[in-house]
Formats: sequence, C-alpha cells, structure tokens
Amino acid sequence: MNVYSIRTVDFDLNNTLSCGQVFRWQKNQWWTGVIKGTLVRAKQDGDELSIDSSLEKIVIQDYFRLDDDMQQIYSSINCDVKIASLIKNYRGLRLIRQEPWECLVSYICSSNNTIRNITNSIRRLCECFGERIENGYYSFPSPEALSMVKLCDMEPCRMGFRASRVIEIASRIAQREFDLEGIESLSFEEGRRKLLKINGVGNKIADCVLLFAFGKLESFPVDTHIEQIMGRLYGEHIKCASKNKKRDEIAKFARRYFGTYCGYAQEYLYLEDLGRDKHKE
DNA sequence: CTCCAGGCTTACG
DNA sequence: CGTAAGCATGGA
Repeated sequence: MNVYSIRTVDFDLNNTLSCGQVFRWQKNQWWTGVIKGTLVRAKQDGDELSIDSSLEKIVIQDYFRLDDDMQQIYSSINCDVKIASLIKNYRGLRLIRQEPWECLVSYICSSNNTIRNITNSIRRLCECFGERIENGYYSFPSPEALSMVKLCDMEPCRMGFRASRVIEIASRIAQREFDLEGIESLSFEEGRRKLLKINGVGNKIADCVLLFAFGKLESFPVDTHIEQIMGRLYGEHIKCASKNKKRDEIAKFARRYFGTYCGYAQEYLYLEDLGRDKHKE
C-alpha cells in the first residue's frame, strides 16, 4: 500500500481512461492498470487524483500528461461551436503517454477489428506471455519474450492474421534491427516514415503510435469512426477524393483547421462517436 | 447468412 | 499511378 495524491487542473480520469486510447485499464472502485510492469490503482475526487502504486509521482504525471497546459490547448483547437461543445462535455480528457511497444502491438491488433476483440486479445497476450504481478494482473510481454513465441502458441490470443505481424516486429526489435524507442527523438514526418516500414503498420496505425506513444500532437489518426464524424461535421471542407485518399485529405484538413494540437481535437471527436454508438461495455 | 469492426498487404489494370 | 479482394475472428 503506497498511496499518494496529486492536485490536478483540467483533468478527468474517467474520460481519459474510457475514451478508447488504452485497452488495459479496468474500473472497479478504483481504476486499475499496469504501467512499466507495475500495478497502478487510481481514483479521482474533484481535483484530487489518488494513486496507489510503487511508481514515483513523476512517472504518473508523465503518463497522464498532467503538465499539458489544457487552457492553451483548448484555446488553440477551439475553432468552432462543434468542437467547443465537445470540449465542454468531455473537459479534462487527456491524451496518455503510452509505452511505445505496448501501444504499437495494441494498434497492430486494431486492424480491421473491434475494440472488444482488441481488448480481449491484448489481455490474453499478457496472460500468456507477460509476467504475473498480482491478483490476475500481468506485465505487457517484452519484444524479447514475444520474439520467442511460435505462431501456433499465439493461437489462444485469437489475434488472427495479426499474430504473425506482432511476432515479426518483436523479433526485429529484439535483434536491434529496428529501434522503436528512437522514434521519440524524430520529427513527426520522420517517425511516420520509419513506422510505415513495419509490416502491418499503415498511415492510421502509424499516426496512433506517433500520437499516443510519442506525443506528436500534430498527428490526426483517421479511422472509420473519425472519417464518419468528420464527414458529418466538416464534410463541406473535405474534397471527395477516392476512397483511399479520402482519409489523407481529412487528416490534412484537420491539421490545417485545428492546428498543432489537432491530436487532442481528434480525441474529443472520437469520444463523441463512442457516446453515439454502443461501443462502451 | 451477410455484413462489419479504430486497416493493411498484395495483386491486378 | 489507382482500385479491390483477402485476411481471422466475433458479434449484430
């Protein structure tokens, strides 16, 4: 038991953890998750964030991006009444600074998949190949661990055609053939170019990793949901390009329209659609 | 049964 | 160049 509290401004734990950017947090009395192989429990009362973990406070602050100046970010992306309404409804939603490897694997699994299936696959991946922490929680398996896994032993994770892609990049990273962490220091465009070399990573997944793991806030991942939302809200601004090019056009428009923090705008737009459908448990 | 889900790769014009 | 089928799996 190692509880401490953090005073926060413009932070909402529930919005942050239930908006679909992370797949491993669960809510009971406390939110429970794993950061850097360490169990973390979190809950919020007003502006007070309570943490139960052996991790240092600075690690938690970094993970939840508590140093982001939301006033500045809000005023930067607040371009019209539509986005203003989303900011009002979901105020305090933060991007999370995910660990790159877990983020990459999670989003490789997201390809042509449902959030429910992704969550189940990632949980089973940790149960099968991660290290046990305590009462049913596991660390996320390292590239080294997953590089040793035979494809047929991955079958219980039910990842389908994505399993071989995960093993492939795990091996490349384990053998120092691919430097994932090094992308941190690259620009958005350079990092994107590098991520696109990974088998199973295209524009959308690269943009997710750049935004969620490497904090490139100018990234604007366009998936089927964002495509629909942007069509509804900003269709008149977007050229009717061919099916494949359309998502590029949307991302380009968003960067121009919302500016350098458009990644934050993307998160608020995405939560809008979660509320409309029945994705939530 | 068919269609689709936080797409990507490959094959074919 | 551009477009379209194929991919594992599970739920509606």
